[in-house]
Amino acid sequence: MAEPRNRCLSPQEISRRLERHGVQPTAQRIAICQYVLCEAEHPTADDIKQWADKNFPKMSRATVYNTVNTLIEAGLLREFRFPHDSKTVYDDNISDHYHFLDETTGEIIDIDGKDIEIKLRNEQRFIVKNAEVLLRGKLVKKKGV
Amino acid sequence: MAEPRNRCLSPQEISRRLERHGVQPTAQRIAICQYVLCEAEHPTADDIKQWADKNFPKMSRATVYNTVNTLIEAGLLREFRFPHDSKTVYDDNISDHYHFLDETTGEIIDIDGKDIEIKLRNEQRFIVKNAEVLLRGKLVKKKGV
DNA sequence: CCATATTTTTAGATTAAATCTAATTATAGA
DNA sequence: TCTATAATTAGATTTAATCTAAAAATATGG
Repeated sequence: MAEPRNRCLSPQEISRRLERHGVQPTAQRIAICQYVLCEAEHPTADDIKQWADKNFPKMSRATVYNTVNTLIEAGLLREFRFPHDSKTVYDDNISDHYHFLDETTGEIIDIDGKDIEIKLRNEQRFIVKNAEVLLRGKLVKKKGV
Repeated sequence: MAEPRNRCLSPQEISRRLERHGVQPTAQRIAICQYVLCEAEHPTADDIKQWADKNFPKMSRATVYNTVNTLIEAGLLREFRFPHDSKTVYDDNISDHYHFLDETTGEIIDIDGKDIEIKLRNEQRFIVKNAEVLLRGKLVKKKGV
């Protein structure tokens, strides 16, 4: 539904990418990357576990958490927690960006950092290092092609 | 440390305020309001419980949650969950506003809705109903008086 | 290739925040 | 006062995530 990023990596490509980031490319990690870097859109740990249960011989819940945290440390993944849900979601979009929540479907869509401008008025007290933004509303259906 | 809002309400004033919002003014609720509406700044449920343990004969943890949720339903309180912490915080500022997190102290400061302008570019897909913003950074020390 | 050190994975226990349950207590209204 | 309704309570439960320590896999050095 959303536009693909670096989607569609072969296990070999994933493996090299992990190595370049100093992460041992184990079978479990490659499988999880297949999902979080290629297939999924803002998955939760539970989403990953369910995917693994279908697509991997046997994987512990702890491995899911170990792996996403390793990927985060390696700079391959980011985690977000939003006010409307208690589950952490993982995002392979590691560039500066914000989020839009479609309130009818619950879908979260990335918004490029360049596409949002935040202006702070009447405030000399703050040195702002970064901003986290969640816009909420409805998604407009595109017409035609 | 932060500037007071409607701080300093007597038990009678709190009681009337609860009644006006269709909430039975019980001893527990009045006590909790004393704290969340008058004394505290973005308290967590745990903060409320700890305060109650010092200032109220005996209060169950369930009552803390029951009460804040009742106050939220009644429109007297809002809840916020931020990405940097897993605890829900409660805020008696029910007007449109955003937040600033002082990363050195962990303090959260309200920013009036009018003081932030959010501009969305290159995006025709979204009908934005509301925005949640958390700015992070450092608080500048005010000089002199 | 082998021996061994290091790293990863695992099942199950644990933690932490919040909610639920069902019994007790308080309150409101006739 | 009597009775219905609402609120409070202790403790159990749920949920997301982490921790533990044993087992399995992998890397390294000769």
